[in-house]
Amino acid sequence: MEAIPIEFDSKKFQEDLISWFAEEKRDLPWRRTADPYQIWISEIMLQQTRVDTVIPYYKRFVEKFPTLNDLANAEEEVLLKQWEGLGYYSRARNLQAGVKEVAEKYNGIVPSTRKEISSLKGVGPYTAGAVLSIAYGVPEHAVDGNVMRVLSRILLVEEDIAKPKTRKTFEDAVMEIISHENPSFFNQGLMELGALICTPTSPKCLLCPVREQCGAFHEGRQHELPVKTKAKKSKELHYAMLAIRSGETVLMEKRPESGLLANMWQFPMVEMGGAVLPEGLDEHLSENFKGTVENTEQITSFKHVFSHLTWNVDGFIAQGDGLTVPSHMKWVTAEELELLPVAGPVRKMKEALRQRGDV
DNA sequence: CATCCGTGGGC
DNA sequence: TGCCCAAGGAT
Repeated sequence: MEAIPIEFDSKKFQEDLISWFAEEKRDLPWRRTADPYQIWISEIMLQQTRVDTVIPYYKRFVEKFPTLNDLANAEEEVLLKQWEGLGYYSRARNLQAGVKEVAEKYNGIVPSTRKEISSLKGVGPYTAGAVLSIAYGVPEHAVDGNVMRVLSRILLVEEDIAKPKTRKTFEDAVMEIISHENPSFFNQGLMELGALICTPTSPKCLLCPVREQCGAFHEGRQHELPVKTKAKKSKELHYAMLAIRSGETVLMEKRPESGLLANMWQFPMVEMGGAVLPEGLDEHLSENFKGTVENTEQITSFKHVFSHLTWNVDGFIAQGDGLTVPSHMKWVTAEELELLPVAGPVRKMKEALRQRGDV
């Protein structure tokens, strides 16, 4: 299989792409550092996440954990609090695990070979190539969604980019055409092109620095590529979420250490069979919490959409004096609540409480 | 390989 | 409004 057209001029492509990137690249915070550790952080945060979303998180994060050792020694709860709102929270825990391994096994120096850096937690094929090329100038592929979209158009690749197997086609292609003089600008140029010019819906081909060598542009097929199959629809779940209060404190529980929103905190939740509120909620809760939950009052109702499922949440306040609670729960003051890392649905509940003046 | 794992913005 | 999307990785 030959992905690269025989007449493709790699040298000219490299020059056009790199010159354009040098001229037009955005001034982003992680482009102002040469520290492999900080570049690594940016690449993790940018996974499946928009640049505009990442910028403030990245700035706060490197200010809080300026060096690799600062992050290696951080409390997980502090780390997750910094990550709150970014999503895909396992990224944060995997990043710290990887950083700890670099601190212990590599004397604090981020390794510069694909084999070694790929062995770190949370570092896959893309991130490995990105850090290697950007931080160390190593000519390695860094194939993300942008690169697959851009190259599928330029090289007229018709394979389904939703299939894992397809990535290798593009990795091979990049290794054939990558600049060995400036692999950093080459890889970043491909991604920047995908972000600014060769966009999914309305590519700005007349502004493209490499349209002369683009197969899709020549054939007027830029809107047909890439080929990408659709994901299946998500499932729906219904929960009652409870702000159970006693005195000046509210009851919180820590989620399991694996799975959805692992190790994040939440108001205790009860799964409901259907969309209808169950009768006798207080009694059900009182059994659940080994004590009396009373004066339950609904204060909000909302939907929270995750990538693969949807929560329909009814939010309640209740009184829970004298409850005996399991070890993964604890009573916290309003001040302590603000230090706990919580995800989207809990933030919506907190907002509902705030509007009532309850927290 | 298919599924799991968040969030907010754009159309 | 519903769907797609964004610098993916682990299992």
